[in-house]
Amino acid sequence: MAVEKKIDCVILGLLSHEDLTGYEIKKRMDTSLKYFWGASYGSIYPALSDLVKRGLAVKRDGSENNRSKIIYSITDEGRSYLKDWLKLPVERDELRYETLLKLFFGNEAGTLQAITHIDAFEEKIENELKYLIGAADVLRKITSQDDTHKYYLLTVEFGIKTYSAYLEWCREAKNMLNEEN
Amino acid sequence: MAVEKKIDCVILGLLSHEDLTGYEIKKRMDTSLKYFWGASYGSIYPALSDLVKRGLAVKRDGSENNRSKIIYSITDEGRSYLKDWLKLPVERDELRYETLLKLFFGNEAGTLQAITHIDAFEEKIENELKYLIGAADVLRKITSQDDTHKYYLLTVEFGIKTYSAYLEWCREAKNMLNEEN
DNA sequence: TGTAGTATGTATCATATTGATATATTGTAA
DNA sequence: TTACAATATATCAATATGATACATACTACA
Repeated sequence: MAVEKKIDCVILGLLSHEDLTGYEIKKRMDTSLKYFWGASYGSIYPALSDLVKRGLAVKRDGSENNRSKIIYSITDEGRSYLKDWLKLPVERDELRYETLLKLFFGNEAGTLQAITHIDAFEEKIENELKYLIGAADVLRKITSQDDTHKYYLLTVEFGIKTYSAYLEWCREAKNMLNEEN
Repeated sequence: MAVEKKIDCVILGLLSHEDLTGYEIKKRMDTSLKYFWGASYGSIYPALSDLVKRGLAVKRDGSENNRSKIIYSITDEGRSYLKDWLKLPVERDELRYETLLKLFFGNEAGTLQAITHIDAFEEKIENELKYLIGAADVLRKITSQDDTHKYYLLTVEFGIKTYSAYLEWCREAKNMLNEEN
């Protein structure tokens, strides 16, 4: 049955690692989770209020000076809710590759445009791959002593593998397109 | 400033290849576009009505016997709208890997559960990879004579590359998790 | 010292989309 | 003949996005 809202589960997962503000949660999505998950403020803040209402998280004031700040923590109920969700089989992995979409309709646009899109994609991926390789190095060192970040490392390695495959594809795809007259 | 709805662009793209019913459009999403895009009836049917209203597509009755059927075609305006969108740089490639998400929070759930999720992922990917390899064979034969499906082949090859990378990662990830005591 | 730009932080809202479901017919396999 | 899968259109509550508003703090640099 489940019907657990994904946004609730992601937030609880992040809170299971550490206490966070809404802003920090968004930052985690844009960095650590970037290459396999995302969410916007418009879903994060309402979800946080809702989690508190349901007793799955608690908030406390963490304001400093004049900067207002609300820090959220996971509760025991929240932890147990998260564990239940983690047990459930994965419902759906879903992708939205605008680059591939534009390429799929490439007949309409022509070879030059296709190559432009591939070039942009390649550049973006190259940059992110650099970042991921750096992150993996750090995480591997940490993990050899203390395996708290083991799963984080696994997801980073997923990113490295797939991004490397993307780059291979970029080169082959451009070769194929250039071969033509 | 753009703000083109993605669903409009996907539908126009599909209609640029061939005339289709709403149901067939959904089928294309679930097969050819499966590994890089998706959409639901709830967005397809309203979008089709809207495209007709804006003159980007036209509909005609294609009912057979008692089975009602509405066939949509792209107009010249639709084709030009599509071309404009294809010219624009890609805004966002986005993924939603529930498998990775569950793995990221693996500390909470433990090694066995992580391996279960990876196994399920691996099996799903293996099946889809088989399908993609078959599709690529067919498309390569066709493309050697007539390159209408060249771009389709490119996206299938993207799928093959990335799915192969996923499978490599599955094996390595399980090795790493099993190495432990 | 001012001031411009970036980072931190909370919050809302119109619009877009999902996911599930309702309805109905046709084709197929037991 | 009866049940199930496929074809086909359509709606809608629940969700999520993407953009924006607002305010403070830090940092750089002229």
